[in-house]
Amino acid sequence: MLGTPKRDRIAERRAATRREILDAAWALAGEVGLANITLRDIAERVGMQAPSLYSHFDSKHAIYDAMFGQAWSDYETLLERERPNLPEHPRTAVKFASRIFFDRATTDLARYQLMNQRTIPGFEPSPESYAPAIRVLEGTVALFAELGVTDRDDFDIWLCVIGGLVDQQLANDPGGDRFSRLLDRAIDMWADAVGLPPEPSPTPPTGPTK
Amino acid sequence: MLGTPKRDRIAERRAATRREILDAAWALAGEVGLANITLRDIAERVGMQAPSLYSHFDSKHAIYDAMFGQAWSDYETLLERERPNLPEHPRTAVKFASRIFFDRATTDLARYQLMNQRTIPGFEPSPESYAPAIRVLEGTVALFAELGVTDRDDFDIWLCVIGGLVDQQLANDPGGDRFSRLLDRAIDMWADAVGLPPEPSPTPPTGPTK
DNA sequence: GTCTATACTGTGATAGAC
DNA sequence: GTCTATCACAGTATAGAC
Repeated sequence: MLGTPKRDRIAERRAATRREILDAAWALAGEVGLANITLRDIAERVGMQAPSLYSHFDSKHAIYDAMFGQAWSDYETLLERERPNLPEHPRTAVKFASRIFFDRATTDLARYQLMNQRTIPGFEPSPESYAPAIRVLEGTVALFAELGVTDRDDFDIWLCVIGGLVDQQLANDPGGDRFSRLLDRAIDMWADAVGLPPEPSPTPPTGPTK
Repeated sequence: MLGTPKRDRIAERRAATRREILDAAWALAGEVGLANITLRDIAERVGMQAPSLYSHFDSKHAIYDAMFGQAWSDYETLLERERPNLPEHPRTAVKFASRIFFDRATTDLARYQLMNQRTIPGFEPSPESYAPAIRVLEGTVALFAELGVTDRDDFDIWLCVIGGLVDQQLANDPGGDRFSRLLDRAIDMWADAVGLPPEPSPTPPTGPTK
């Protein structure tokens, strides 16, 4: 019980430096693009020489790996925080979850590229960093099951639809809403197919009956 | 009219060398990955020194650019050749076109990454190389209009669905069929939503009525 | 015009002194 | 832990032989 406090301070300092490095990497990625960050630039931003980074990370890919894990952990936290706001109606709930994913994905290109695309040439996340991604996935599968979507194929198709919309939005209309405004429509399309009941319409948009 | 033959031979030789370089680049990309090809490796394969490539291409990105244009041109040719085989029924025709795109995309990862993903850090296709891609897109829009899908939003959603399926297939089950087998189902889902009439069922898969 | 030889700059990574 | 020095390799620019 004596001496551990000192150990903790060292560990804390070390963890703080790691976070500093990661913050610098994220900031840099936002400015020059995820693939264009260099160890020298990261080091300069935290006031170190480039090789000193190797005291904290084994390689550049290890930095990407930590960023990957961090991004998915953050997303996991976001989902937990939003969970109480989940609408009761299954279809509305799916739209809610879809919108959270879509908006977060299209907000930060670098983050999305790291989390969901294979845009860094040799990078593959480690099992530890991949863990939160898997937890989010399985958690979403479980959520959908509660909402009445029990077929894994249906879930996979939902994933494809959302992913496709995000990709197109980022690739062909970054910062715009050309595909964002198609999200609800696409979800309705999917929800109809998998048999989710229609939403109660509090205020029909135009015309009482079509 | 005199002297032009010689000119042509020179141009032919030059075009042939360019093709040789591109072929080597494609072969290399298939082996080591699209992003990992090097000018030195390409040059070695065609029997040149690396800087000699600059007699034929302005930069490495220019090689990627030519490959991009070539890939989309080839796809355009493929579509023209398959056009006579297009089924008459609109829904079947959409499935046919979707299958062509999906299969071709998932056949060659490097080609798909270059054509449809932004996997090369600084690369952006030139207008000339982009032209065939646009022609294919507009041609498909026109085709869908003939099939009865006139709403551009509906077309965009179709694009997202197909793209999403391809991405997931390549990312999570390369070489497998986990998402390939969902293609028809996803298309039916979409076709139902946009009002395409159901296919005439020549042989119901299981059970006369459900 | 085409290719070779050489060299420059920037990259991730390593070795060893302090 | 952080530094300095250095390496191997990348893309690429230039000069000059043919």
